[in-house]
Amino acid sequence: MDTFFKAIEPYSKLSTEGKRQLKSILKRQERPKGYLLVKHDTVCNNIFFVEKGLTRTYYYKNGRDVTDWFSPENTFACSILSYLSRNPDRRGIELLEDSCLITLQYYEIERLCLQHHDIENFVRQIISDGLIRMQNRFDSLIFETAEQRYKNFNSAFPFLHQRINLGHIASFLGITQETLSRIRAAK
Amino acid sequence: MDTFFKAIEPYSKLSTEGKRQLKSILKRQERPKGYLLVKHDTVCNNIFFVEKGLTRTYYYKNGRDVTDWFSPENTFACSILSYLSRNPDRRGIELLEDSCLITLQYYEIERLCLQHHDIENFVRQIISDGLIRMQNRFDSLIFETAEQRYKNFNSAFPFLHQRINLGHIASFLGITQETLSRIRAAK
DNA sequence: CGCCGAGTTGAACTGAATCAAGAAACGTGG
DNA sequence: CCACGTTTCTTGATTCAGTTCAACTCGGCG
Repeated sequence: MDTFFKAIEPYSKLSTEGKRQLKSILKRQERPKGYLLVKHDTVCNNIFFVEKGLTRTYYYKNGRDVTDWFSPENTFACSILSYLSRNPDRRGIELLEDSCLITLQYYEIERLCLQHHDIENFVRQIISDGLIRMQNRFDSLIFETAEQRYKNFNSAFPFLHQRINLGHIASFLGITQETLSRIRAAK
Repeated sequence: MDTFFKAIEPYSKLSTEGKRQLKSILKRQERPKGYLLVKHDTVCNNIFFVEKGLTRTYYYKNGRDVTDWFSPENTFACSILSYLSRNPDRRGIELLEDSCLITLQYYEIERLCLQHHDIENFVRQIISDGLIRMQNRFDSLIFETAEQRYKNFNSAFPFLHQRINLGHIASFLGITQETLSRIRAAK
């Protein structure tokens, strides 16, 4: 649990009571590689903090498996559109490695938000941060070439490319595996 | 002001006191067509509610003017990345028509959030909604063709295309003006 | 030793951008 | 109300980045 509380520290200074309350709703689970955390086209009721391991968020586009996001240790995984809108989303989440996860459940979080102003603030900060990331990601899609995005990906997550196969990275970048292979070869 | 409070009603039921507090920080302004609401590469300190008129959020990409978003009556305009992150962003906002705007100032909003739990909750809902929109927009960029996006744009904002010239709409859709002209001609 | 998944390389194809005119719409002043 | 210039929109020809399809290489591993 410590890694979790350390990871969220930057967002908001929770009171001791707030921390205690938050801690009380956390659940931890260990799951093997290949485990399906969230099934596509269902409502995502949890935010997952990855304590150890690696998740892949993906969807199907024209019958093909496309990667939407990777979440390695110390980051969050969630089908955020579904989580917030309470509607099913096409995104599913699977484990690329044996992983250890901490789960935050939607209704528990909402309950705590109503009861504790400092938790409401904390969650607002998390959502704001999510919006900032989303906008940055949108911008990277618009302003950067696939090559730049590949570099950014490598500097944001050094060594991660060694744990993920090329096809998944390519679809995450929005290009074909062949094109990524050529980008790599070109330098 | 009434249109504003009507527009925000779906987000959260503010208390009478919350409404009063919120009302106290609102500012209204009328500005002519062409007026620059937010200068590019500066920090955006306000969220604007468009009571009347039309704004265009834009940026420069490889020396070209590209439209990021339009905000007609009863919607919000903001350089949200800058507003939330407190950093300058490339986006500027201008008026495409004479407009009447209601301004929500960052520091005032933050102050009210700290003081009133129900306003904090309201703002969280607004941000959550923004994240949902952002994700949907991201998805439309990935899953839809320019033609579908043009149709969606027209059904989301009927008649708006009559108030905006083709080049602005095309760059908003992520294609050239020539291509949009051909899409139109094809049906 | 041969199979299998992952990655690379090659050649043809394609959708959209670019470049370049031309047509239509608009508005301002005479 | 018309003439003229400017802006906006359309149409055509060419080019190019990236996809598609297909074959090939490489490194495990039963």
